[in-house]
Amino acid sequence: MGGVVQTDARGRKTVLDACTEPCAIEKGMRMIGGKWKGSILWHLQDEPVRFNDLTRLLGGASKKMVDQRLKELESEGMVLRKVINDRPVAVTYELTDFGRTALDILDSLREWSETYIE
Amino acid sequence: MGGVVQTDARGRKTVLDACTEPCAIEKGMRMIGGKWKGSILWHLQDEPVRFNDLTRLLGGASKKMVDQRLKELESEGMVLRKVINDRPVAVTYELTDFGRTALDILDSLREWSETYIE
DNA sequence: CGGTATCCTCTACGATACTG
DNA sequence: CAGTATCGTAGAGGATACCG
Repeated sequence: MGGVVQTDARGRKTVLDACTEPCAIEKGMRMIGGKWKGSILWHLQDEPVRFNDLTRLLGGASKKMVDQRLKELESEGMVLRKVINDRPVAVTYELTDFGRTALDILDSLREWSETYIE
Repeated sequence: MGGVVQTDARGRKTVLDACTEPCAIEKGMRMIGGKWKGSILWHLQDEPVRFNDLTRLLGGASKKMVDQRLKELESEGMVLRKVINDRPVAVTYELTDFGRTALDILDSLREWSETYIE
């Protein structure tokens, strides 16, 4: 955070260093930000949801997008994919314990958004 | 949230409605998500920061990006631009009261990120 | 049902150079 | 110092069709 601030003889400040690594905010945004990731986590909070249901819940996301985001979330360990039936094929997605740790943030965001946006 | 869930005679569930409007999470993400917006707000929390200093603080963002995000944030009423000197030109950016309302979320995100990421 | 595959568009983002 | 202008690329994301 922040960087080193130098003040010269005339009281002018200069920032010498910066966060060269992406700071925590950016890293966090890459995990749960992006176009659909937060919403997906949010919609999984109560119970496992099937792929097509999730797509509908997101209202307007293409299967491709949902699929991609789910795979990301799965590889990040936030979401768990379960095949619950073979014939016909049925799959659900649910939050892992780690995935649940993000819910507080998402809920703050939701509340903030509902309060201030529009 | 969620949509209407219908359960048929065999106990199978179908989601009938969805959030057709982008849900609050998505709207919120569009306000403070995106590649640099959260970080910019975060870096302005203590005091006004000058344009070039902010660019350095973000560590790797191009002037163009910083400029674009700042204009967005300004038009959204989250950031205030102040010309503090004419010759040489000096400009600072600071948070508005509204901008400050987002800091809690960003701080949760930062904390979460520092706890779980890497 | 739960995806893939293909194609296409659009814009986000970066690099560089320039200006008042 | 605080931007603008210009150009270029990668990939994000959508539409549609198809598959096991």
